[in-house]
Amino acid sequence: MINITFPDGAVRQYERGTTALNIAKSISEGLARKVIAAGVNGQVWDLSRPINEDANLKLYTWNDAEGKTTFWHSSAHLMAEAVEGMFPGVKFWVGPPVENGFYYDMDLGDRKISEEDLTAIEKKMNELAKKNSQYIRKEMPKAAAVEYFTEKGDEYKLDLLQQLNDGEITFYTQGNFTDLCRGPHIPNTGLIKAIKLTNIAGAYWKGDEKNKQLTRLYGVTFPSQKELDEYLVLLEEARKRDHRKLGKELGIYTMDDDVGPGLALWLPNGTIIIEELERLAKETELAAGYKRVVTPHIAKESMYLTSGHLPYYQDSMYPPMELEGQKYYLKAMNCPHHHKIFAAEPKSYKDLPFRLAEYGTCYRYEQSGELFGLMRVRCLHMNDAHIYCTKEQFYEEFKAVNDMYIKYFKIFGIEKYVMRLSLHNPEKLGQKYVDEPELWKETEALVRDVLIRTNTPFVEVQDEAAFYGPKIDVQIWSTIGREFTLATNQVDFAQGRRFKLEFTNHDNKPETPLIIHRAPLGTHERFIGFLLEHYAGKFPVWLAPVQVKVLPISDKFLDYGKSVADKLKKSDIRAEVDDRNEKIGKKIRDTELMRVPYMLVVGEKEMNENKVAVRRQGKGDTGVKGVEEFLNEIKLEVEERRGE
RNA sequence: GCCGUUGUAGCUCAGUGGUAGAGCACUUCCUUGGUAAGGAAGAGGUCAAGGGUUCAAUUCCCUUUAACGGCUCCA
Repeated sequence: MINITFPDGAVRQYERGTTALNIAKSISEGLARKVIAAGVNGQVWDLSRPINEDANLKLYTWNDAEGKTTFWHSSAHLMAEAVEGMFPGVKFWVGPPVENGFYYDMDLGDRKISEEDLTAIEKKMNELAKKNSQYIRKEMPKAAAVEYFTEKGDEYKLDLLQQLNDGEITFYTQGNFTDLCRGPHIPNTGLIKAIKLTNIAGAYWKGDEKNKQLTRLYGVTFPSQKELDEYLVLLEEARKRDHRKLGKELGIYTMDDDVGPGLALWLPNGTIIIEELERLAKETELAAGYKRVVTPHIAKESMYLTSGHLPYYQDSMYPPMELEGQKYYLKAMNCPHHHKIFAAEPKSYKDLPFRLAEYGTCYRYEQSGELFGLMRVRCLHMNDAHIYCTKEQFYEEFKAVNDMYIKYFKIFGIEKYVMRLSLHNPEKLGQKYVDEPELWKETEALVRDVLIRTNTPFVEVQDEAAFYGPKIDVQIWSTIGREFTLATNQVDFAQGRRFKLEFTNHDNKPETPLIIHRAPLGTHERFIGFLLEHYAGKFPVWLAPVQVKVLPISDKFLDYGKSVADKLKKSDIRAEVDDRNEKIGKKIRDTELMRVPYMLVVGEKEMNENKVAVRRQGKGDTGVKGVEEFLNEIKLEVEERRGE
């Protein structure tokens, strides 16, 4: 007998060689029907795998992340079985679960899978699922595995096998499909009740753009049709709050073929949001001791050679303009310009920390396929600043920047983000990163120290640093699930020396400052794109392009409505009057759809009493108020930059 | 940049080898209506651009361009 310990600490005895499925059955039939995979001593196992020793056991269902990934990974195998049936000779690479579903990369040779084929594959998968085939695990000696795939002529699986050691190789078979796979899998295909193949895409083999492009098939499956339906509704909801859709509907920005790809034109409504954000940044930065500067949009090649940017980023800069034998580049970053401002006048340690801020306009020639609404553009306005400080000042300065982030995130109610400590990769010193192994270690430790001492939750990732130093990126997700860096806080130990930036220290000796690059509000483009989705277009009053819409019941009250709006406008409230010849219901509907926070309905009663009937967007009629009273309330709401 | 899909009115989208349609928006008129769509009439399109096949191309083919779904990339 062996002892099985459950998550609640209970211990029960079972026959040696029992399985997680048997254990589940011993608890209840209902559980046995729902269970998908098992956690055995922290590893995810097949339910049918014999347990031969004492173990900690956790049973996973669809509601657990481990359950879902197992379910989806098994679904990828099912999809592969269907594809192999329809496209004999297809070769498979890998088929992992992802955040919402799974994919499988495959080499179809000269054949192509079309959208219509997806429906046929779905149908086939449904047929195969109904056969209720078991997923059978089999341990394989490496030689036998190599022989199997050599015979099959599958160079992809042979490539995978190369990295595996004898004794850790397993095959899984369900129905007519056998795959090299470490598992685990669900017990049988019958659990997969609802299938949706979502899209076809190209993907480079091993993620390297120099390699051949494979066909990637994405899909998602569920244990019931109901869950699939709910998922599709959720997707539809997400599409509705896509910033590209809302940006158009709310008149925030537009793109034009004659202007060029990735070059957003800010419409009046979007410009109001830009100006509110800049006002916030300006207030915050002045209070934090920053000095504001303004720099040109272009600079000579020599500056980017000095900074070191050119060799790293030439391909993603707009090509240079040549004038009188000089090359000028559109700036892709503001730092070199700021460094020149630092260098313009001699500095003493008494001038440090020296903080320069600018909403800088940058141009980056992002590859055409990378452009994405406002989130990835070619002209961007960055909430940039550079802080020049001594090593001793670094902790306080870096921490202050971090605090500024948190302050901003609170204002906007941003909660779903990940702070990512992005480190260098020692193997790429001299290529992707400046070759200063010691300085890398030192500054990485400095940054990590700030995060730890401030109890900031973060994840560490290798090979994501800037070329001049480590950084903290704030990662967020667009409504359709794509990940972006919203804000960034970077250390730079390289450019100071390259630009020969110096200050005179206490001992009257020249010393190079450390530089912090920071952009807590990212760029206007990405930040507003994010906010559109974050608020689903319902901006808080202080950011709303139109804060108040006055809706006269009929033309007879138009003059009164205008007088109310004028009064609000005199107090810097963005108010408009709906003077169209429409019924009140229509005016309300249109104003609601434009997400105007406050609607003031005015008719006979209101006019006679100098009042307004206040309607809050999304909340309906909230009663009648004096004009003064409403004005005072909304002024306060704007001033405090109140959220909900 | 690569693989795939798409491009028809300001917007959302039908449609066709014989030079185009709906709803909303817009203009005018009627209506003056109290909390999510009042009615009528009208105007609006080189069917992304260029080339080819054809008696005839918005429709079929090719190229370009842009957007979209991914991959790669992101100072």
